[in-house]
Order: sequence, then structure tokens, then C-alpha cells
Amino acid sequence: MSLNAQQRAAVRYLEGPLLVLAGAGSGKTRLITHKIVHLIKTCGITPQHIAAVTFTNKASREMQSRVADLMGGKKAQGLRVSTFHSLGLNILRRETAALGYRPNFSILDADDCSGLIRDLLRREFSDDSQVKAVHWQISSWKNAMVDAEQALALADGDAVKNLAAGLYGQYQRHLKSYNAVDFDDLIFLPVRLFADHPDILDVWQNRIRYLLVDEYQDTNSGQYQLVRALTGPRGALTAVGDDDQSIYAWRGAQPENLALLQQDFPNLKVIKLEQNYRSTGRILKAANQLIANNPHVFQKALWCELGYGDPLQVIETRSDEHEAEVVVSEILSHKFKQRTDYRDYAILYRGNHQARLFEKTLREQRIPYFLSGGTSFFSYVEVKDIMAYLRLLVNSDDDSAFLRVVNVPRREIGPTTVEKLADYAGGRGISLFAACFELGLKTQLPERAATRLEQFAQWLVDLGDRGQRGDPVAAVRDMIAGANYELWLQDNSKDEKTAERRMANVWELVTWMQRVAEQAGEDKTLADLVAHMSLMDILDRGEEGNTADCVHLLTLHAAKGLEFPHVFLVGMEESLLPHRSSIEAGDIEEERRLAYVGITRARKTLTFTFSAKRKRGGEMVPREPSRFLAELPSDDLEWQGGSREVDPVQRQERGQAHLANLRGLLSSG
DNA sequence: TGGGGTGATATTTTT
DNA sequence: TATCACCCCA
Repeated sequence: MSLNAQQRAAVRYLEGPLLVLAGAGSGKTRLITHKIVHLIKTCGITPQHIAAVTFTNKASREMQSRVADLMGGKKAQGLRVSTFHSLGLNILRRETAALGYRPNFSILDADDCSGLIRDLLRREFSDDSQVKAVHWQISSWKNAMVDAEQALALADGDAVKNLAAGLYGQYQRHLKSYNAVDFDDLIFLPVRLFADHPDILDVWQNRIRYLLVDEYQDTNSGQYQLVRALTGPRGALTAVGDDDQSIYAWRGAQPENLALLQQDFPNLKVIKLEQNYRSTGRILKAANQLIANNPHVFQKALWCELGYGDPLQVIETRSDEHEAEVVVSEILSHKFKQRTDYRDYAILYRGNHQARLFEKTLREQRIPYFLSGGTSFFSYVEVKDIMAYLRLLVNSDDDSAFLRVVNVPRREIGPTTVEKLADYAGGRGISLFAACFELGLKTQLPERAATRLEQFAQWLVDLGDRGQRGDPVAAVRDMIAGANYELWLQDNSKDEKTAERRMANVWELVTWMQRVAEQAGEDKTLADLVAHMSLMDILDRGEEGNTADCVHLLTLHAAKGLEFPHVFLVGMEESLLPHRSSIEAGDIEEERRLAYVGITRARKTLTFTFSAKRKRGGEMVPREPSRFLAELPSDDLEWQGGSREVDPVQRQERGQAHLANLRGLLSSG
């Protein structure tokens, strides 16, 4: 497929920094990938001097594979397509010394960090009720490039801020002594580094001669500063974004960064991509009209050549249960009439809890479905255990990992022993792991305990050596076997089934690690593998999800970037969308963008539903249709339902019968 | 060590 | 109202 005039202009524009305002479905990934190939093939820039940055691993993988397709077999060796965090990790790993870290530092995930904060809170204030708030506050500060010292100055009055500011410095010191960083540090530290060391920045500006940023409206302060630093005066930057799809302000994204770019680069060129290749005219008209209610720095209007399409349906239902039933039966009858696949349908909603009833109804009808979200692979206890072992193998200073695994599986190293060990290590200013080998420890502990600790540590040293010299993955297998981890799982799971499933997770982790190792080539050490794995989620290996024929159940946030022929945007009610808390905060613009994102996912048909009543806290609460429905072009809407009152029992029976009937038709046809 | 009882919480989530 | 995390006790 070729490029349109605007896309072509954006690909070819190299005279300075470029901002591409890419509306929904306007082919922004196509633009970025073509530009990368253009830079390589036409401009002769070597791939290792080009970096493309995305937010998610999924987007990064997608971009990589599409560049590979465009290159037609010719490998773009050394091309850096990565997430912001991987890029930061890359910088950190090359500049550990300048940052005062030792090689092979660990990356702590959000849980580990919360754990550390909980411990600190307990110790300092013996009150850990505010862990989440404090963690969130520190993280926000880091994202805004505020360090511990500055935080102290910023915190006056607000209780959580005071608490967080008081802990921030200690938190950082602990991380440093663990030789560990958190996710936010992966951006924060490089930005700091570049500000303090112009010579190092210079090296990186030479290494990355052209930078492309995807989903630019989602960048936070730190990420923007990283982009600005790397871009430098040369201005070799293409940022692609859509202010109307900014839906992550609540976690620090600064859509203002779009306008800021214009300020910081006065010679910024702006190109708009307004032709949409996804949706019908009606859907786009609705999207445009809705989003016109938001203020705009950059005006933009989507158009298409795909025809006007079917009217948008708006269905009023009696209850949330009824809503699920109606949507499912609409899907069934539509599928029957149009001979479509289940995968052509998506049900989009504001909050995860809304998925439940749809899930239940789909399951009752034996309709396969795919549910977004859920527990991430890396939050399973068994996966976290193994990851902690890996971290400890690589970085013996990682006390956080040490504490997690020292007695898992049971090694008869109880809390008392660990506490004494911690006291000793603290006094000597060394890691828990190092302390296990010290003779002085033997005077503090009963001999048996000291011996067990030393054996444990020695076992890890041996494994680490093996991982260093031979095949790292084999060393990991040895570790799992040596720790008797499987036995421990069997003893600590509800039943055999769970134990098996959990062990399967462990093996999946190992298999995945093996694959990462193979992909990475021979020069990947255990440390490299572990660092990479800390930034990935095994769940977004994707493939199965896409190929399986499933109805998709997604939050509006999770739906961004995806498209479906037939979309149901459910729960179009005041206090759901826009959400109550946003109404109360007087900020419904982001909610409107959320609705906009939902609408623009649809290719052919779009159905809104809202319920007259909804169960909330056990009671049926009356509901109002969302104000956003009123902002849509009424000529393009077809309203159904809501008018007649039917006996609920009778209705329920009728609904069930209808569904069963449809299912029968489908399976026979 | 595990099960039951209790209390907090009910927007969105990636790395 | 339903769920879930966490705590305590047997």
C-alpha cells in the first residue's frame, strides 16, 4: 500500500524537528515504519543510528516486524526500536559507572518497590496504611524529574506529600545500596545523567542521529526531557501523536508536551494526517462532532473514502444484566446474518468491573471471548520468586530479592535469623548476601543458622559461576531443580491442579527466557537476559490472542491502537462515562477523549448501550444516558428499546429463549 | 500453615 | 454488595 501526500511529506521531511498529528486510523505506524526505511535506504543513515521509541512492548514489536517486512528480507541490523524504558535501560547499562551504580543492577518492579516503601513506613512511622499513596507520589515526582531534595521543598501541608517527601531520600538510598533501580529511574537517571555530563550526552547524540517517537501525547515530563536531550540542537526528530487520544493524563502523561514541542523547537514543522483508513463516514462524523467539544491547540478533522455506512445504534436496556444479554444477542444475530467471525466484535467499557456480566453471558452462550487485563504473568507468586532468584544470581546486592527467596522454598532460615542477619549487614554496610560469608556473623547467630545461610549463599555463588561460564538457561534449570521448587509448589498449592499450573508458569518463564536468549545471540549474559525480562510481560507475546476467534472484551484504555469491524460501546451513562470522579473533579475532557477513542475503534458498525438501571452495591440505581450521546449527530443515530415495560421474569425468560434459539441457528448453520 | 474472619474498596495501567 | 487482601489464631 502506498502513502498519501501528507504521509509522504512527513516521511521526506528531514530539515528539522517534525510533529505529525496523526488522527485515529490515519496510518501512523505506517508512517513511522516507512520513515525508518526511508532514512536507511534513501538517506543512507546506518540503522544503528536510528531509534524509534514506543510506550509498550507490543507497539515496539509491531513496529519492528513491519520495518522488517518493508526492508524485504534485508535486515536493518542494529536498528533501535524499543520502549522508552528499554532505551533508558540501554543508556543506564552503558553508563553505570557515571551514575555510581555497579554493573548488573536489578530492576525492581512496582510490587517490590511498594514492599520496600512498606518496610520503610513500618520502620519509621509504624503505619503502613499509605503505601500506595506514597509510592504513587514518589513515582509522580520521579516522572516529573523532581528529586528527593526538591520534593522536600515541594511538600508543605499535604499529609501524603510530607510522608512521601520524608521517605523519598531513604527510598533512593536503599535502592542504591541494593544496586537496583525502579521503572521510573530508567527515565529519570538518564535525563539526570545527560544534564550533568554534556560529554556523555554528546556520545549519545552521536549514537542516535535520528529519533522517532510514537504516541507522543502520552509522554510525561521525564520522557519529554529525554527526547529533547537526545534530539539536541540538530533537531533530528519525528514525533507522532494525537492530542485527542491522550487518555493517560491520570498517570502523568502531559498532552501539553505537544504544544511544548512548538515552544522548544521554534522551527518545528507540523503535518496533519487526517485521512482515515478505518471507519465509515458516519463513525468519523460522530467522532469529529464529539471531540469538537474539547478545546484544541491544533485543529484537525478526520475524513475518509470508505462510504457513509450504517447508522449508529443506541440501545437503552432495563438493567446491566439486560444490557449484557442484548449485546450478546445482537452479536449472535449479526454474526448469523453477516457470516462474520467472533473476532470481528469488540465490547468496550470504561471500567474492568463492567466486564463481569458480559463475561458471564458470553460463557453461558459458549461464545469464545478474550478478556483484556487480568493478572499479569509477572505478578504470579511463582514467577516473582524465580525472577527474584535470577536477580539475586546476577546482582548479589539485591537485598529485596534475597529477602524474598532466602526461605522460599523452606531452608529453615526463619524471621529471627534474617533479622539478625539484617542487623549485622546493616552495621557493616554490606549486602545480606555478602554478610552470609562473614566470620563476624557467626558470633551473632547460632551455628546452625549461620551454616544454613552460608550454604544458601554458596549455592548461589556456584550457580552464578555456572551461569557466567556456560549456558545461562541451563544454570537456571539447575537452580529450579536444586531449590526443589517444584516440591515446594506442590506442598503450597491448594490442589494438584494449581500446583501443576503454577509449575507450568515457571517452565513458561524458562522457555521464554530461552527464546529471548536465542533471539539475542550468543553474547547475551544472564544479566542481559534478566534485565530484559524485567521490562517485558510474557503475556504480550500476542499471537494466540489475535488468531483465536474470540469476541474481545476490552477497557477503553486497552482498546487504544486496536480496531474492530463491529464495536459495542457499553455503559454509556453519566457517572460511568464520563466517570463520576471525573465529573466531580470537573475534568471531563479526558473522558470525552476516552469516548472518542472508543468510537474510532469501529470500522463498520458502532452500537452504544446504556442501561436505565444498574446494580450498584446490591441495589438497582437509576441511571442517566451519557451526555456524550447528546453530543453526537442525532441524524446518524438510531434509538432502540427503553420505551416499554415488560414483566422482568417474563422478559428474562424470553431473553434466554431468544439467545438459545440464536445459538441453535448458528451451530446448525 | 492454612483457613476463616475482618475490613477496606469499588477508574483507567505500562514499564 | 461482592471481592480481595491481610491478619490472626488454632
